[in-house]
Amino acid sequence: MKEHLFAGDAFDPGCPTRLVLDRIGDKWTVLVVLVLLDGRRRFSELRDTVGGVTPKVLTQTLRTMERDGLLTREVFAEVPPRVEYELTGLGRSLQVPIRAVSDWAEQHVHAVMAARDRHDAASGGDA
Amino acid sequence: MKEHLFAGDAFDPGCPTRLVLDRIGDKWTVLVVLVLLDGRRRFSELRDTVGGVTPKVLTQTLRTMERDGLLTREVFAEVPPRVEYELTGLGRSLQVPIRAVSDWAEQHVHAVMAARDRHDAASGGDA
DNA sequence: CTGTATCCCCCTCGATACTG
DNA sequence: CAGTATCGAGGGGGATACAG
Repeated sequence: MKEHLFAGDAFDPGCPTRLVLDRIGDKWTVLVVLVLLDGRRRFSELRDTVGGVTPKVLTQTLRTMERDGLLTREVFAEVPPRVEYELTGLGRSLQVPIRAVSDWAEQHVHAVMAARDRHDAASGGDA
Repeated sequence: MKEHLFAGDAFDPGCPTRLVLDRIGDKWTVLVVLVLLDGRRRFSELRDTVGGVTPKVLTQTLRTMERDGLLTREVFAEVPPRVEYELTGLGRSLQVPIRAVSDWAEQHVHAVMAARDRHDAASGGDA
């Protein structure tokens, strides 16, 4: 078995792969993982490093990731509030599929771009 | 270099990885790849196998994939129209990152689910 | 500093129906 | 059979402002 990957699986709504796809496919989640791979970070550091993310969305992303056991959230009861986020082992393991995707990207984006140009030239060019 | 994966890359909008993420993260695209991995298929076969996809969306997906050089579209000028789709080498190579994602899913979904239950129990349970 | 609340906009998906 | 046209609903994302 496993000849067809997980085909029969992915067709079911709510299948495991779909769930992961939703995470991996989420821009902010990936970015957060990437940042946190370097070590524990505070909320504002995350917000600053990622760039272009609003507090609402960042919080949303962080909360979901926490719920999924991808990271831990530690609150320090200090006068200037401080909250630090850190990847769990599970979260760190995400770098494997992420790397696979990025590797594919690095290797084939040129081909994709070329195909796209070719297609655009043929379709939009002779219109 | 490459110590931090592609971090510096992914933060740029329009970076290669983002592009791939958009494809990999797309439910229908993944499903189409999975089906086509078994060989060339007609439009209706795709529509039937994938299930739950409307013609509009299927066409959209197929067009995008064709534009990106992931598959080829062959039209047969017959009385009952026939169109067949087939993955290109590039499209087939997508199975690598897809498999990486699915592997991660298979291995860790239990952990994710457990974390989710734990979290839900703690948050929603004692409310 | 860390988050939350609101509003808004866009964009994708889906359902339906129709044409080549 | 293959695909397009139209319409509508929905969710997510972003900007802003405010609270603990």
